[in-house]
Amino acid sequence: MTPTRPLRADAARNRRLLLAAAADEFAERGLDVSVADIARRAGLGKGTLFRHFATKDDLLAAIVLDRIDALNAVGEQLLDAADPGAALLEFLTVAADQQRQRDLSFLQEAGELNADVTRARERMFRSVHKLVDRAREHGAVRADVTGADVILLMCAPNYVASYAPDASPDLWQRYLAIIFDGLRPEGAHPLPHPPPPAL
Amino acid sequence: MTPTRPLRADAARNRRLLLAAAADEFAERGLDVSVADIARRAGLGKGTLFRHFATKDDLLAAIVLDRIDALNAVGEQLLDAADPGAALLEFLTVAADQQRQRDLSFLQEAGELNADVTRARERMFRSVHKLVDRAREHGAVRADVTGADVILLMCAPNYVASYAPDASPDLWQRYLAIIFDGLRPEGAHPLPHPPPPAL
DNA sequence: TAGCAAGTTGACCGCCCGGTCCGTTTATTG
DNA sequence: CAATAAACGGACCGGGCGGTCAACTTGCTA
Repeated sequence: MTPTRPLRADAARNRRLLLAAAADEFAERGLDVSVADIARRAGLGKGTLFRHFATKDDLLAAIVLDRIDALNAVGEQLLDAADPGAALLEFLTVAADQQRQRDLSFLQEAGELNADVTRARERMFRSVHKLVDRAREHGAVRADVTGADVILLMCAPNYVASYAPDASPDLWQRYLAIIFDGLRPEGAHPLPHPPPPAL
Repeated sequence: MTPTRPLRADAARNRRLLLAAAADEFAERGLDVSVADIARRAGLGKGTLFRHFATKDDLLAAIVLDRIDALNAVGEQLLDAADPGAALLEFLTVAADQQRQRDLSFLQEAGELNADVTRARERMFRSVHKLVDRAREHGAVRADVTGADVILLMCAPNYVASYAPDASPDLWQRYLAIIFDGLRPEGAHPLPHPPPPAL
């Protein structure tokens, strides 16, 4: 089914160059950068980019897929951690740190049409659900918070910090801490709205 | 300086139509909708739109200016409220409710080049600082949180809720409650990063 | 080292966007 | 009601985008 003759040496190198250039460009200037700019940053022609990735969305999907898989690996490892509360916080820290982008919406947008990304995302979401369940049973997060809540809140620290004009690149840590405090059972006030359907 | 002959009746009506159509279109489909779509929704020609607003950004700025001024009015009124903690929560509720948009980034983007918006935003930010200071002195928010923090967190509930696929339009209330719990002094853990420079 | 498939490239295409312009319509007013 | 300035509308323009292609170059292999 997949004969997949191995890539020629230069082609493999160029593919890595393109992925790196695209990741940088997306991170620095948002999802609206042109493919021409990405190719230029990689030192390659636009045609080469389209030989490796049929579409701009495919390129984005390839990047996102890597990130999601890496994040999922961390999540699954943390399922065995001794302290479930600390494990969840660690997971959210890694998630925010690794995806230091101006616009994290790609999680949603890139999966829109790519089945691989959708599958990886669902796998990762399952890990989050488990992490949250464990933390809740352990009394580390409030009883009325679900995995879906945490998934939605996951990108918020980066989003919030991205609007501070002249801020340290680590400012997201502050907002992750505030939001995580909001997830703790101590001093929790009842929530005015039911959780969203599971993701 | 401003002779400003009053608008013709139809022109005034069309201006309102355009603002309403643009607000709806921006809210439903994001900032990237074309001016042609906005004009069509208003039942008018594209040329008419540009007669009232020299640029697409000017149209956005007009909408944003209205919202910011309205929000600021609420904020200033709440400065006299009996319970400073409840006042801050009420302000954040109004802010999130009134600006139920998929992308709130316009706060930053629209002010980028329009002096009126910048001024109105700064006025509104001052109100937030006062609300937060009062709430802090009253023990309703933790001591290590600043007005700038709250300004940045203000848009988060909408942002977070907007990524839930089939959710109630009021889901933001849930995340506002969680985040606000994170701002309370009870059970607060020390923050790992200093606050951003004041806005 | 010769031959060739794999890979590269940038000019090119069609599309859609924000913005302009001018012939036409219409509210106002004396 | 006539005259006029204000307002309207849509064909049109330049530009930048994602994506294609055919001529050219290059790594692999026998």
